[in-house]
Amino acid sequence: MATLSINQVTTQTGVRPSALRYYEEIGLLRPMGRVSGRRQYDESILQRLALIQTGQRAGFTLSELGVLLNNVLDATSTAGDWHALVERKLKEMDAMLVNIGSMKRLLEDIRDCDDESLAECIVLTGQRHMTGQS
Amino acid sequence: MATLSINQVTTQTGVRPSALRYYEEIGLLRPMGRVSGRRQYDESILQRLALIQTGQRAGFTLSELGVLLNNVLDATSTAGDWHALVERKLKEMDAMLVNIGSMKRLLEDIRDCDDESLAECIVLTGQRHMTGQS
DNA sequence: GTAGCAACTCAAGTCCACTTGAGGTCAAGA
DNA sequence: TCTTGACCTCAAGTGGACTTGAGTTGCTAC
Repeated sequence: MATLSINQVTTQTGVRPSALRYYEEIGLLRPMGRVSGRRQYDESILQRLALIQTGQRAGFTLSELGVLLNNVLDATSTAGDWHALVERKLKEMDAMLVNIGSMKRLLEDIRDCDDESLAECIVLTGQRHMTGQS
Repeated sequence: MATLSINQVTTQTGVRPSALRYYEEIGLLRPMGRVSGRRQYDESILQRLALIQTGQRAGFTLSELGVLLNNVLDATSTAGDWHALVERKLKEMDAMLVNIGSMKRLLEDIRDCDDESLAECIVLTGQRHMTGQS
């Protein structure tokens, strides 16, 4: 199984070295081997980082991802409120879906205004959204 | 048309006075009337704040919302790249929808693990997600 | 052996979105 | 009149997620 340098991880994931060191510092990534002082990463880091990136874009904080990665996915510990976290985040995500839906509809309507009639168009679409009509 | 005190706005929207003053400071809310030094809000503030809240939960920064609120919804100015912003945010939101979908599926699978067989269950569901299978 | 380069540590800085705290003002009620 | 309460300003602090910069170490090549 190939091992990766910090720079190889960066080029394959887009996550900068400073971020990788920071993740390690806050315990999101567990300390891994060193060769003459330099970090060596296992290929499994790539999946971990993919999950971190997906999670962040889905509204998870790093500490929430830490609970999932360290308590759940690694099963290093059955302790902790990860059940509660999972339930809470599922609700939060459903709320986000609703909000994203609203904003998408608003922006799609606004996008279709042309610059000439911008003012009136905006008054119309804006009012429509502000008053909760479809 | 009724005017609202800062405290009334807070109770009706949940947005704290400190946040309202901050929004004003950064130009997200335009300066409004004062009565003996105290801010007086028009009822339309409620819709504006609703949009801000929805926007924030949909991943908009306050400065992005400022562009929409001040350049678009108020039509005070046709200047600025709000077209570009709208296109960019629509793409970002679609990406968020995908990410939220992935995380939801992961958490729903994890939730259904029971504590006894946690370790194995997680290995299975975790692997499934890590390797991109459904 | 020394120059170069990639990586290292540690402290400090940055951006965002606010909150907190100290001290000040003003109309209304006891 | 005097106190209370709601508001005010302004500066500084907070938490999250990193980045930046200075100074150091340790192979590798010449």
